Amino acid sequence: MAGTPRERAREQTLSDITLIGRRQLGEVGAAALSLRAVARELGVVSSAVYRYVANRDELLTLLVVDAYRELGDEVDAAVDSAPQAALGRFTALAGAVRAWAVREPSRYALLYGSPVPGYEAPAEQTTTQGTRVVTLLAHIVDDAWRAGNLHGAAGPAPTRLAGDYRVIRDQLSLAAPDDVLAATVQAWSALFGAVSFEVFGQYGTDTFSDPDALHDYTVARLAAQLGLRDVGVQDAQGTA
Amino acid sequence: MAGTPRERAREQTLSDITLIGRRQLGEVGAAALSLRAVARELGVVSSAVYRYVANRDELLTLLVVDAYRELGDEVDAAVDSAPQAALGRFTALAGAVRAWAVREPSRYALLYGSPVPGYEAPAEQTTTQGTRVVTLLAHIVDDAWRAGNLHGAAGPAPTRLAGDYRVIRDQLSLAAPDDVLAATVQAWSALFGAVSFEVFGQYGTDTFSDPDALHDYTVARLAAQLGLRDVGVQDAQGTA
DNA sequence: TTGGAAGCGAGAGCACTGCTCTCATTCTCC
DNA sequence: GGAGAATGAGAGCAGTGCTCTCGCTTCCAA
Repeated sequence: MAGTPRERAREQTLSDITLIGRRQLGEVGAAALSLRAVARELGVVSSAVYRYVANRDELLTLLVVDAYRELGDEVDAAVDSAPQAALGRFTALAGAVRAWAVREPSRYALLYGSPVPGYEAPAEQTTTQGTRVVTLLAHIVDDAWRAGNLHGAAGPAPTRLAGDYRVIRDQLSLAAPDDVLAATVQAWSALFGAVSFEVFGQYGTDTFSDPDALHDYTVARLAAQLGLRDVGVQDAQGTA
Repeated sequence: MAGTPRERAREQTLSDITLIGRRQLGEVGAAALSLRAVARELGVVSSAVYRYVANRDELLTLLVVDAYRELGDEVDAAVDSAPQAALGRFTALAGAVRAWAVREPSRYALLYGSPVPGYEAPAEQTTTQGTRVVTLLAHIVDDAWRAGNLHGAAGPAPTRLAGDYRVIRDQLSLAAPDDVLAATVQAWSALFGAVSFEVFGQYGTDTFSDPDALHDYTVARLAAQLGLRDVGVQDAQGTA
């Protein structure tokens, strides 16, 4: 597969470092993530890991990309195995995001929580994986619009942002008009707001006895606000 | 005002520590907040500050309460000086939250970002200040409902959470039914989701050219989803 | 008035962190 | 085989949170 044995060993060590870092992240959080502890667990002296990772921030970047990839994979899988109707796909996306966030709170916090101060995630390494979920969401809504299955009163989009929506539409090859895009972006931030509130405990530790029910309600509400309706069989059979 | 000179001096020192900590928080963030640096700036050796603050976490608690208080004060002031109509009050609340968050990103992150791992904010010290904004929001919506100015299609609340809504209604002395409370909670998380996305840069650094316009759109949409409408003069004149 | 107690700051010290530098070893490729 | 790159070990620097002991000052009460 890989080239020289040395290259393969290097790749293996890098993957080991990522794995150990991921575990540590879950145990102590991003702020307390320690390169020395990773080195200890790797069975190596601390200076040795600097042969593989330039500094602590680069290890964070590794973990950010790793987390984005896993989240994206799980969301993709959930949406793929959902019925083709837009409502089901949206619900599957939201459910997968929430499930991953609840299962991996530290890694979710790394992606969607407070940015680590002084650390700027390098765009060229993170955007590809980092934009997967919102891109998929946009396409779900856009497909529904193309199929004429969007029955919502979105309200007009802000005209001052028309240029921004045009860029978004072009970059993602969308067809939906500004009001749909604006509503989609708002639903996106609302979804992650609800997930963050649950994962970060903003609702209070025991305010809501049934987090699943709260999530289902939130998602149903967001779907309705987007204009997604449960549609008939002709849509579930796809456009092909 | 205070008791003995020693007590007054202690209080002054504690307030100095809070102030220095607040500044440091803005410069380096919560993760890198250093008690030793605070001591240096205070002109004192590091062990001395342990006479006032048990540990780093307690300093964080001090700053959390301080931030909640300032945010609550500014939101209160904004809502108080807004017209009495619910839509104006809601818009003022959202604008004040966002303005404070944009102005004080590190302190906003301390309150609504990822929780600092291993640090649990002591409820007895933080809940009083920490629940002010959501309490005010609930009352704005509840007042509108009492006045008959809520014209929304909220959709039914999840019945499994009826008990939770009853507790909320009792604790906050509200009158609105479950569907209104459920929609209010969802709007609350959606508002902070949008603010967090803006403050934490989730939208992308330059995706939206006019953050103000995006905020205005989001707030208008949330208000509409809550059923808040711009109402006539009879409401602006109050209920007295 | 005069003790004792409590509060306070300084300093040393421990264990930890990120990161750098030097040095010896090992692997790779010409 | 030999030049050179890659690798790991170790020492070291500056910083961190936190503890402990030591004196000094303030306060309060007998």
